[in-house]
Amino acid sequence: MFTLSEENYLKAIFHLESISGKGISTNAIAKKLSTKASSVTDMIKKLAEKELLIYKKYQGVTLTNIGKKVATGIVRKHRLWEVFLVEKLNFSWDEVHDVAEQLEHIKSPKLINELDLFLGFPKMDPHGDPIPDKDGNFQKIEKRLLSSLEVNQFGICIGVNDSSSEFLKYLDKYKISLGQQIRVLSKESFDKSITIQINNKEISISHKIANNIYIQS
Amino acid sequence: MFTLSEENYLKAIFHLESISGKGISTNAIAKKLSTKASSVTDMIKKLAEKELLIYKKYQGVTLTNIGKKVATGIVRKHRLWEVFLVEKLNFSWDEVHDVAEQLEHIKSPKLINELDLFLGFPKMDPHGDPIPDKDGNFQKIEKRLLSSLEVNQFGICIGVNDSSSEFLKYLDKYKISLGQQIRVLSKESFDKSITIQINNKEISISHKIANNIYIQS
DNA sequence: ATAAATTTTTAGATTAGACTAAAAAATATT
DNA sequence: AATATTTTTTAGTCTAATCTAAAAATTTAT
Repeated sequence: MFTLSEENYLKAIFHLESISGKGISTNAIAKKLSTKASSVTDMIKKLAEKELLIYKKYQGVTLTNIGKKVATGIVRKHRLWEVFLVEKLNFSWDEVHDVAEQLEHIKSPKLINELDLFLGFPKMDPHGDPIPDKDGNFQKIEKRLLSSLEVNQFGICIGVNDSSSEFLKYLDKYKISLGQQIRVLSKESFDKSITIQINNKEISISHKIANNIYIQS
Repeated sequence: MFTLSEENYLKAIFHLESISGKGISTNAIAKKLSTKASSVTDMIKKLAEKELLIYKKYQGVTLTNIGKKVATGIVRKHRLWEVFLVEKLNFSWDEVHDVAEQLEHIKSPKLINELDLFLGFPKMDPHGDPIPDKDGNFQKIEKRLLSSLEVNQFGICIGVNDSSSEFLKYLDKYKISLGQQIRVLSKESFDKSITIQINNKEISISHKIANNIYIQS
């Protein structure tokens, strides 16, 4: 099995890979984990020896299939726990992350598969991110940023990019949640802010906000 | 907050205190945690500095009120998670311990209080041990060992002393579980084995078994 | 009360993971 | 192509938690 630290590195690299596609740089990992590049070098050497990733000096890393498997396992656990916290324990979507971050490291295959069953095999977590199944497979959902919609187009809110507590509280305040229909009423070229219709109300949101909401159109 | 290791020491000392009453020796802690006496000395020095226990060289340790508070907090978490595993996730009572041992270290007051609510504020875990409430209070249940019952006396099975997987599987095999009525039919002085009536059946159990079952009479 | 046995502590080493500072390699700029 | 900048690695240090071996204190036994 793997240490807490190893698991966190694998998860971070997995997330970075899913965005960039290419090999992941030492610096990118250090930034993601709020640590130093030299610490990252140490750890990726260790993970490379365990054949969880491919590493060549100065060339960044790529997860092996085993590494990916381990990483998706952790993501699966994280997201299932998030569903549990929101649906059964009255957590709001901005409160779940820190706790799920701890729970994702609990080691027990039975635990996680029973939890999955108990929750009714959910396909998505509270932020709209897909939950890998027992074998690590999950559907890639077709999603675009709200900021890419044109005036008068519609979309359904299906997820968020930034899931910081701050941002999620903003969404709660303006009653924006998953599954809602959003229509773009106008776009301001000066500051890229947009006016949207949601819940039969009109609200104006900044570009930064629109850039953190995923929609399906 | 406390490290995993610190928490495990506090819990171990708490358990040892609840049995012996007196100050707990370095060796006893080492044995309980399967570690070396020298490691224990290091750790209890550290815990003494943090004022979680009283330590004087060569004289064993006693938890302070703060130390007890922390320890009961961990016990509370352990036992609530055990209830969750058995009642919601189809674990049997011999499977819960290792997983609860991990879950008890998750840090989130909201998590544990919501879990308590979700489970309906249970008073006992699956082995009959009491669950401390939010403030660390729990009722001491009046209990005796099955081996102390006289011939023809009755008792209700309310807990187990040894909760090893092996022992619990034995109980399952002979359909002995919490809440059942047990009557002592005869006692064999030679090997101290006893014959009991349970579920309208007669079975003979060894002294070792009878010494690990708690009953209320 | 002294010796023997046991328990506890100290001293020093080890490991995982992180850090700083400096060296080395790669990339960007002129 | 040479220089400057950035990125990555190396070398050495630090801390928490462990260990072994030996010394010190306590307890038990004679």
